Amino acid sequence: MVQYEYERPALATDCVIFGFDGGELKLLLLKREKAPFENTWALPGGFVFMHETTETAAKRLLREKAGIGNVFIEQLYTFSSIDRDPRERIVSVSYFALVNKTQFALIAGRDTIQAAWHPISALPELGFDHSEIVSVAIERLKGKVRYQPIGFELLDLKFTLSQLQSVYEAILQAPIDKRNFRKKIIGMGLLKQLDEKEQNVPRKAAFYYSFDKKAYEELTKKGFHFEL
Amino acid sequence: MVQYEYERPALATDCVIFGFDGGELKLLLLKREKAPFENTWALPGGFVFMHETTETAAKRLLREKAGIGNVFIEQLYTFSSIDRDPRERIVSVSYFALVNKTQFALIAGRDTIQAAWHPISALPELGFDHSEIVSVAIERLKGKVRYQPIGFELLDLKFTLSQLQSVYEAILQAPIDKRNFRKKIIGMGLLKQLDEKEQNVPRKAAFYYSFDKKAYEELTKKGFHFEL
DNA sequence: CATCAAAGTGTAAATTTAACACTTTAAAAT
DNA sequence: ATTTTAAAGTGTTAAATTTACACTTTGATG
Repeated sequence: MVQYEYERPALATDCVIFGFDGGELKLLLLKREKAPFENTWALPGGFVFMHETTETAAKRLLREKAGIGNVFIEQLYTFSSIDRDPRERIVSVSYFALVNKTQFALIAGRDTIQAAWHPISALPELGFDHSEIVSVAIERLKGKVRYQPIGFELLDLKFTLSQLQSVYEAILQAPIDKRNFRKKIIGMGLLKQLDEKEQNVPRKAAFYYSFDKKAYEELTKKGFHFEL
Repeated sequence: MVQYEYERPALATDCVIFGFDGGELKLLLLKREKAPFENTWALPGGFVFMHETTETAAKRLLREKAGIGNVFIEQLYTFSSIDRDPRERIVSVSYFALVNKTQFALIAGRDTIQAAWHPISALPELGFDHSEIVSVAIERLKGKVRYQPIGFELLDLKFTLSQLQSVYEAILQAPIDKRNFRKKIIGMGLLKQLDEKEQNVPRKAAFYYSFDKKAYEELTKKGFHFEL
């Protein structure tokens, strides 16, 4: 028990984790074990401890509740509507991340019945104000993906140009011309073509590429701005 | 006095208010009357009440402490480092705004010795982590100004093209070609040329323009994206 | 050996951007 | 009155970028 002179909202954090699969953007959701919104899907999240930053808390909660660790998250927005939680006043600092789905085995951890990826085109009803948080995240993602080289984060370390194109098409919700896309993305000099092709595909095998982080940092120093 | 089962950080908000004057970007700072950082410059801010959103609180505090009302603010970032406030743990949701300096008579309100505009090129030392908040705000502003028509907000309702150009030059920290700038900005169709010129200037008088918000909204509906 | 499915590739037209300098105007100074 | 001053206002051309567009290659499958 603690005492304060004035009332304080509780502080929480929620995470919008994007994955990609089968040409579609997906979202990591957890089915809640406890009230409120028991048995309802919601974003991974929870309360911030006193000795943690909100970012640390977000990472901890991802691990505890979904078995996901070692993710780069970025702050999204802070939601502070008075009634966003039915229990009491809770302010939530939200984060978002793009991850490579295949690297994680989802675990339904503390307080969660189930953890699963849901295509953003068919999300279930979400608890709290999480639908709003998701909308904000999708808008942010659409804006951001055009000005920062983050599409790669949804793919394996090595990927084909077609996979990359399909990531951008899924996020921007628009078809992209194959030749123009390749010309542009290769022309930037951010991709390394590997000496390796797809295996066992029933068609011409595509070369793998990887994101050349070092080259990107060099270019950025020289004033380069990624733009798709 | 209130009791909670677990400790909670206090919740505060801080505002980065940009103005423009004499070709320079300026920042609204308050000199603090009380500890901590007594007699030191800092951003307008304070604690969030239980019945307020963080945005409402930010607006209230701007009015109470600096006499500034009726401002459009936008959420910037939430700062949650453990030791950002020497008193206790305080998480701050920061906001920023572009305002027309000339519309406000600054008032040193509650807890403030003085309110003043400081050129961003020569800021005094700031209390708390406010220098960091300001850096984040300047970066955000630089990014945002190129993709959203917000430069106008720093000027009077009617302004000359040269004034507008000088706003952009101040924010982007780079000279802009006069003819190219005019061609581009006029070509967008967001400006209305008024039937009015400057008065009493010791040179050829420039036409006034105003931002045509309706036209902007129409264009936006049709998929137009502002880009400088 | 034919079929299938996606990989990979080039060009030309249209648009946009970048670079660049002189004339006009109105007030102020002489 | 005339000259001076300071910024307003204005077009063109070359270069770069963007857009539109279709066929050949390849490797596995049947």
